Amino acid sequence: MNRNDEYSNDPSDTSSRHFIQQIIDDDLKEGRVQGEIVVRFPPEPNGYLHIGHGVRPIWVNFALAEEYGGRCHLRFDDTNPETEDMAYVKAIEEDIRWLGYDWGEHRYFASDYFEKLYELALRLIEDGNAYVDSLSEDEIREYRGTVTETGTNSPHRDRSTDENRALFRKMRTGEFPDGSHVLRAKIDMSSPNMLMRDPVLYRIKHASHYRRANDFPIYPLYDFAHPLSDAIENITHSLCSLEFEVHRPLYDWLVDRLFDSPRPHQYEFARFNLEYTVLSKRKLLQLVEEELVSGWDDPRMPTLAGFRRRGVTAESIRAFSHTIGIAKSDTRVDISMLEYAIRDDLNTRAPRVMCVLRPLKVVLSNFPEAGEPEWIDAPYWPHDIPKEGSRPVPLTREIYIERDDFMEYPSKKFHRLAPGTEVRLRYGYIIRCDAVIHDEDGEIVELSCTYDPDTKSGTGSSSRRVKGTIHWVSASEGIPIHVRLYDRLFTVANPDDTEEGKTFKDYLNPNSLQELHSSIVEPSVSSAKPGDRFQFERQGYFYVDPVDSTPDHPVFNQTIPLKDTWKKVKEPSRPAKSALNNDPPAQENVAHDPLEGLSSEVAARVKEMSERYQLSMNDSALLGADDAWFDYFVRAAEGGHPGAVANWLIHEMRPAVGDENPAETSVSATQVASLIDLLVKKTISSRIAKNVFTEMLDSGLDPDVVIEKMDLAQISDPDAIDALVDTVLTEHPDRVEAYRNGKTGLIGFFVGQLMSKTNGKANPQVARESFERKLSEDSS
RNA sequence: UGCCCUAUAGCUCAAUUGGCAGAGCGUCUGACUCUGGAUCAGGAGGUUCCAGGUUCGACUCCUGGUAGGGCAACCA
Repeated sequence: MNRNDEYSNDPSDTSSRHFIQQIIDDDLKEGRVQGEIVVRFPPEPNGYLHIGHGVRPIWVNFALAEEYGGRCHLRFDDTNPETEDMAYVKAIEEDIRWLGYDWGEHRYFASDYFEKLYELALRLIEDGNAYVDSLSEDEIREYRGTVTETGTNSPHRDRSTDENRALFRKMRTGEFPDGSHVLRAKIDMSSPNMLMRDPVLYRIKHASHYRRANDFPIYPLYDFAHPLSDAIENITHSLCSLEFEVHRPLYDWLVDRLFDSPRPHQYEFARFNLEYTVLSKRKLLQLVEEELVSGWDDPRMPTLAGFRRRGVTAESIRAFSHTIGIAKSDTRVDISMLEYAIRDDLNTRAPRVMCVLRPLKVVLSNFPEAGEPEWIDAPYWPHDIPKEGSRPVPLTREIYIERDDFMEYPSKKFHRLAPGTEVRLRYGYIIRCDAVIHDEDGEIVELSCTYDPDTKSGTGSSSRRVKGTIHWVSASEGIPIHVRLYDRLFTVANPDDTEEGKTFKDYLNPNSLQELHSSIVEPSVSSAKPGDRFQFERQGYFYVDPVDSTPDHPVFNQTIPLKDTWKKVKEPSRPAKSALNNDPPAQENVAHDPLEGLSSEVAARVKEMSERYQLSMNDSALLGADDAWFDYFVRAAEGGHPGAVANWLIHEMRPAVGDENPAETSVSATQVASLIDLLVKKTISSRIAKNVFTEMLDSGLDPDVVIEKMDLAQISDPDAIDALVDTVLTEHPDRVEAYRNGKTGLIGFFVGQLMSKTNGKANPQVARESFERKLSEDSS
């Protein structure tokens, strides 16, 4: 189970706890979760897992289960008979296993819960929380209203429990045709959240389900089946992507009504988009069905199966998941992030061999005419990879080199072969190009070179330096192979963003697959088996295709090319962003009228309040627009200091009490007045005042009682502060020096240290002044 | 035009909950080289979306705005 230690979430690594980990840590600490952490990965078996939809949730859930010693269920969310298939179940399972994760015994199907879900729906009906609606699909849509207009109750909303029960039972026994009735939750047709406007829970569908055949003529919808399946399985944390955020109230509504606590809770994180590809099952399915790719496992596909077929390792996919992490903001991931993870893993995994992709013949004119090749012992691994092993590589009079490694009219920065220049043959000798042979069309067909027998690699006499080293393969001993080079599937970074009248398919890259039939590889590779990986030196990583490769016809898929800095010299990188001058236009900040939208009556009250209490119009509007807050303020202000009272109510009390009526909290207006009085008199600091206030909300005690009880009186005595300041300074000599070297931002650190030393009781203003004084005087 | 979410280095994410704005990738420079790879060392890169406010102190709290995303399937 612990195959991926390095990429699981190490709980001791406090530096990077993502927000889900923090939630779980909290739940554990507060005892909200008893026993194991149980999470789940809930794919719908209607397509293959891809890097966007599959990888992140799989990694998040399984790694979380591992980290907390809990478990992760694999549950197929198969509640739509029309698109689902057992073949997809198998493929998804294979992909998850390949990634290195294991669900153990815990494989479930939502379709196994159909009986249970039906019972739960009946309970909802008994409790008056659901009803059978007989409106048509279009009518339901109409009655629902729009995002700006509230909905209307269905005429069937008030059917009796008996009637609802009877109708629902008949739906179950198949007595109604498709679409004639649905079961809806009875929530609120005027909710600002469209999902809460009496969502449909069950629909009638006389369709055959891939696992339940014709057992059920009714099927639950996601919004009903998912939360309840979670609850049935005792899931503790149900993680899903951001678009389900608006479903959470419904999730809670259902689970609250049908299950006791502890119950599952839903949390959402963002999906991500990869550049130059599409990550939607619908679009991927289209590519497969229209044969624009060779299948779900086409190496150009962003599916797990595609990556696997291309030669990408599971480890690199997991490493990639780890580096992109998890957050709540929508992101477009730079493809170089994935590529780095792939190369980084393959670097230590793939032995080096030489292969010439596009051959150019070279004759070494001073090499012996006939006889045995010279066999050179070449290591499989570079010096910085701690692995042993080598193979013999034959050098003969005729060899092939890469066409790209020769330039008849080289540019200055080109340091490979050109007429009259020298280059080293990797593991071999230095050669010089003496002549270029063209055919009648002017195409270069052959190079005549001489080699220097004294320059053999590794002999010590080869101290002569040449600018470049190139790979090569013996013409007579090399073996021909079929190579497939892959490029991005789309020509634009975001194919989902289409112009008028075009579809994502119009942006397909016609050159995303390049087949090379004349490549030639060194003979040691003849024993390669399907699934083997190699680095073709200076080219990239290659994978023996597990499907199409045979001993007679070896096929190599390019997993990923090596990083190529020469390419950048040839094609200068795109201009820096600043050069494009696309700074966002300066924002205009239109002055906002705080009285806007208020009735003239209230506006007058706000204006009067602003004048009487000397408050800004903004602050007045904030408090004066609401009757409860207005009254509360007026009473609290009777103790004097209306400005401070207003600040306190706006910045501290309102956020703390939320929608609650302030008069109904356990803190009275007079108590606020006396707290503000203490604050103004500097008996307590504002920091302490916040603590006191929290305690007051909790206990309803008077502020001075709280202060006495908790011993919170402020320390303002300059001598006492100075002493504390000295202690802090001597405890952090390094920071003192950094401060004096100009890092004045550290003042916050010093004050913070002192504040925590005194549990917040020191007067921060006095402390800050003392720090500033001491830090500047000592340095002079 | 309603409700909800998001905004920190070129990219992906952190910042001990109000107290030093950091990491990885990318980029640049140098070293080492028999891979224009890898590795190692170093550098640059910031108006924390904007404008106000609260605070001794704001990426963090408050108000308003801007930009991006989600929500009106009997899909998931």
